[in-house]
Amino acid sequence: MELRNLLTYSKVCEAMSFSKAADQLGYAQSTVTTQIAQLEEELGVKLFDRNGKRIRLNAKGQELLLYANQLLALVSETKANVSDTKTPRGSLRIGVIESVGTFFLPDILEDYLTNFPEVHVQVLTATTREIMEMLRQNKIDLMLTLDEQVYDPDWTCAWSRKEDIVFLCAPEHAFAGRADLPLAELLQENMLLTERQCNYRHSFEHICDGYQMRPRSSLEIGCTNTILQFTEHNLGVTFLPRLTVQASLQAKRLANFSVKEVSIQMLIQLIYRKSIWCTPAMKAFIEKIRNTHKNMEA
Amino acid sequence: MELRNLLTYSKVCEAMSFSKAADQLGYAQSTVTTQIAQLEEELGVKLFDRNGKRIRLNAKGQELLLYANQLLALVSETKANVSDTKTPRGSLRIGVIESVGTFFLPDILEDYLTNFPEVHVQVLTATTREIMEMLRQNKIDLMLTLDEQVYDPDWTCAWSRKEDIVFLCAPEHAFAGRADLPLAELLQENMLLTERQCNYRHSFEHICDGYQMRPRSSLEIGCTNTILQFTEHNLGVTFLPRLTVQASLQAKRLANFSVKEVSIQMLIQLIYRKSIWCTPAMKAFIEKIRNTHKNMEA
DNA sequence: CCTCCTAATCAAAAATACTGATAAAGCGAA
DNA sequence: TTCGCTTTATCAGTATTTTTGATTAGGAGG
Repeated sequence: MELRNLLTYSKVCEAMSFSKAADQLGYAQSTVTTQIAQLEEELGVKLFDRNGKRIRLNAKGQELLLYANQLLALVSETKANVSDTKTPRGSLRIGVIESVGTFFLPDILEDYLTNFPEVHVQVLTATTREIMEMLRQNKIDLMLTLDEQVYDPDWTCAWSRKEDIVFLCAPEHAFAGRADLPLAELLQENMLLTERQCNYRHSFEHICDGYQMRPRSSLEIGCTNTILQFTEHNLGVTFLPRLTVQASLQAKRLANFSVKEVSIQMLIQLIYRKSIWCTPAMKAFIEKIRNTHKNMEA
Repeated sequence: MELRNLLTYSKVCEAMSFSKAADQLGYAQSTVTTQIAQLEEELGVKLFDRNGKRIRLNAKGQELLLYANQLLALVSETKANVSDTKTPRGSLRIGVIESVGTFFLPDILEDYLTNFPEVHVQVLTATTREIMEMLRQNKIDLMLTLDEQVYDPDWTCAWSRKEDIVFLCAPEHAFAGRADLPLAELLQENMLLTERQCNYRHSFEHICDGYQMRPRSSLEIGCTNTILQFTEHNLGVTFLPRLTVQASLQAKRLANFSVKEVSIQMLIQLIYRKSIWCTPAMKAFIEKIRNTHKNMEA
């Protein structure tokens, strides 16, 4: 009998479902089945009445649940009292979208890693949809979104910042520096678009829809950096979060312009699940972001 | 943090030694080192002051020990209350010497296995010395010895029976049926001896020593059955525990005889460690032996 | 009846626990 | 001190266990 099994058991009882518990614990459903089977095997007792689809705790099962929860509580107490709860250590899994991972994280991580060498950081890059799923399934500890305001009652937003989406072109392009360019005129141009799942591309297309228009594009590029390169080489115009282009603008490799009908502002949010314990490694990361971007919160 | 680690930790604290704990738990020493390291890693805290050879619990270690013992006690309570403590199930590891394994166990096991199909029985055949070591190291649950009286304060003898060592020859051999054959005369003969570690061979040689004599033997055979075959074919005379030759005597394939100066009686003992919990599977096995050999206890 | 949803099963893959050999390091004796 | 003894640490290789993913089976509810 191992604590792993008891935790799974407790979750199963709470959710009254093997598959829901699996989801919450980040296991496959078959894993939960196996773990419960192990408990039953070891104790020589069935814990659930199975009726095809539905499960119900039987007497022994209820008794075990009491013990399991006591044990798990005692383990928590043990950890709280014995473990070093101040020094960040262990692992920290951060889910981000590509642009944030490339242009926002590096500065922070460099600092974080030197300050807390005992933390093993893992950065997982995926689409917003995917990282949200990862967070739900406990595959990541923290998620950095670039999106409209994200809200979920199970989640805590630890930090957020407004982020403008800006229109960009090569410095020699006719649009460079233009203010209030009519949308119709923009859409004459070839546009370099991010991948279909991208939030701000969605927002933009939604606005276009409102005017019964559509951007023309021969290129869809998943990598923000590549879009930057292409735009610098004047292969089209584009729009990207300001943070990704700050450097290019300052170096005058890119110019920006504004479009009359379009103003997109998104939010960078740092989110974790309410139900998990916010580890020192997480706390330190949150603090690091807050300090690095002081006076820039949303 | 898993209970396995906490049990190891508790044992280490009890023995104040990694290697002793490893021995008691049936682990390699490196396993204990690793398990403790895991605990320390996970808690981010050193539990022992290491001073090369000696280890000493530090403050955090002492605190953890209290919790660990509480947790282990609670686990025991859980098992006691939730698990089916009546039906024999799980595994049963029995250590025996070859002769007992071949001639004593089969009848009992056949019965046992049909009665308790949920028990996975494992029979480990080795020398007396080896099975004693296995018992100490928790590699077996029960040990069946054929030896002089075995006593260890850590062990419980669940059952025992006297066992004569009898001298045997082919029915056509001159010794067949002889009583009080002089030892000197026996030693003229070629003897089929069991392997050097064998208890009753030891006893016999010890007696011979007393008379400044030595058995002559061109053959040492580890397998009791083979000795029986050879003796039946009149390739020598031998001595074996009565239980191994009962059938051969009755079938008149062998004859026995007695030697004036030699009378060896040994004890079959069924032994388990006091410190472990006597599982239902063990209890049932003990009962089975007691019933099968009713009125034959030592 | 069919569809949807859930748990069980099982082979394959991944993770992890364990071992055995060896190294390092302290203790005690010569 | 050095030598031998004992104890823990380290590490590569192995064994075992855990987890997964695909599939099956078996209701529940339309």
